[in-house]
Amino acid sequence: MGQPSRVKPGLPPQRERAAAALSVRAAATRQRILDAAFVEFAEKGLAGARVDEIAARAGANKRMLYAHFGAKEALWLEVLETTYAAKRAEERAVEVADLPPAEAMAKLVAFNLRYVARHPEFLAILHQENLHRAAYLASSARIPALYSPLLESLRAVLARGAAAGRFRAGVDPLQLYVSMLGLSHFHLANRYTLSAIFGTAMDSEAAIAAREAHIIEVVLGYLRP
Amino acid sequence: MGQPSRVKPGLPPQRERAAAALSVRAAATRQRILDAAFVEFAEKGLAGARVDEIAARAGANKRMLYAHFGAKEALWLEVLETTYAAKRAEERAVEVADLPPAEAMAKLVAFNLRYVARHPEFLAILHQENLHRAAYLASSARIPALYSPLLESLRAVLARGAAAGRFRAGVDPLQLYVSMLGLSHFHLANRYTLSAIFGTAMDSEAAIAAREAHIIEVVLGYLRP
DNA sequence: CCACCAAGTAACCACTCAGTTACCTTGAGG
DNA sequence: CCTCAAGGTAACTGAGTGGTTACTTGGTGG
Repeated sequence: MGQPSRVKPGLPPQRERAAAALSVRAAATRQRILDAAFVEFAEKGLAGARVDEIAARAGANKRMLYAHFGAKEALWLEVLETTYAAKRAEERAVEVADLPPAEAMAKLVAFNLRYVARHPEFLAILHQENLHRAAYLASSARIPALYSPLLESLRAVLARGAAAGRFRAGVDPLQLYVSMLGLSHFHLANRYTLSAIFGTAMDSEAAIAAREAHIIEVVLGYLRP
Repeated sequence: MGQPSRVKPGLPPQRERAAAALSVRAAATRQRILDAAFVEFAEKGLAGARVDEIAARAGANKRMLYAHFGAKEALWLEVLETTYAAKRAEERAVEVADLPPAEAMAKLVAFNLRYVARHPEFLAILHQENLHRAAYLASSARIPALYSPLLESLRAVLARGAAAGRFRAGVDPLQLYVSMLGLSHFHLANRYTLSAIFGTAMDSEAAIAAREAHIIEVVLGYLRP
């Protein structure tokens, strides 16, 4: 009961067509609810988000929200999975195998920075989930097994660079990966408190470009043999 | 009305003594409420925290909470200010003027990492406040003007290191400061999602020590001329 | 030992919010 | 044009939830 309508196997063919036709509308509503939830959750967190507000933003109704997702927390999980999946999808498009090691590394570093600059809501979702001690992530069937493609690229680039004598040897890829994320996330994750204290906007294009140049320098500077 | 009792000027001396004596108990209750609020807010965020729960944790009563702080949000502001003030107080105790540049830099880097390792709640409070776009921080009379002592130390150490030819020249202290914070905050701020994805605990002493060694290497490696 | 009053308690109130229910709309098949 | 089911609406419910009020307790000066 309360399941989102799907085309069920064994329906007579006319019925099936009818159901499929209707579910286009339903799928659109579902997507609008998901998008609205993403915005609302990113803005106010799980506890601060209001289900009525999500439905209103989606131009939909609470009834439909519950028909599709069943509970606020299930909706959160769906948003979380979608958010991670979206990032991984973009990561897969980053191609560095053909670049010289230093350029490849710069590209990997810049990708993370630019990604969170384009999607600052990603940071809010991520922090919320850590506040919940990753309870929803842990209960996800889709996410945990999937590993970041970026980490794999990084591993390969480090090996290539070390072999060519351009990078120092013995760098732990996971440590460096975490460092790259830290370098590119922090100033945006904390842009409001940083601005309040230092008085400079952190999310202007100029600030992001300066940050990008700096963190590439840090990573490449560190990697020198 | 509803103000915390303070010794008011112009009271007869006996009254004053009586009021002061009573306010020791009151001050203790106030402190317990503040401590409980810190824990509750760090654990659940502003929206997720429950006023009843804070009062219960404090072994106090909601009435007293409202007598001392007036509103949930005022209590949040108080917690926020206290949290920042506590970090700054520890920062002031970090003395690096007598150390050679590289050691001084390592000490500054390690301080941040060890501070958040000792006080992971600090990260939760910080992220919450960024979720609120630093609205409470901006309304604080105590915080924004105060600047991190660490940034000043960093500036001095960079200058010394560059003058001695041990560090590269032209490093922006604020960029490097933000980088140091990012390097030391990220793995703890996101320890739950990182653990869920990579399967390794991020807050064991071993993991923290490994992280410490790595980020010192990154910063000093970068700073080589 | 009494009067006083700050500190503390518990019951309460107005309102919010996740989740439900009863009802309406639309559109395709017969 | 009638039926039927999925999609959609709006009013409702009950468990909280921030904030208040009426009352009790206990230490202190007189």
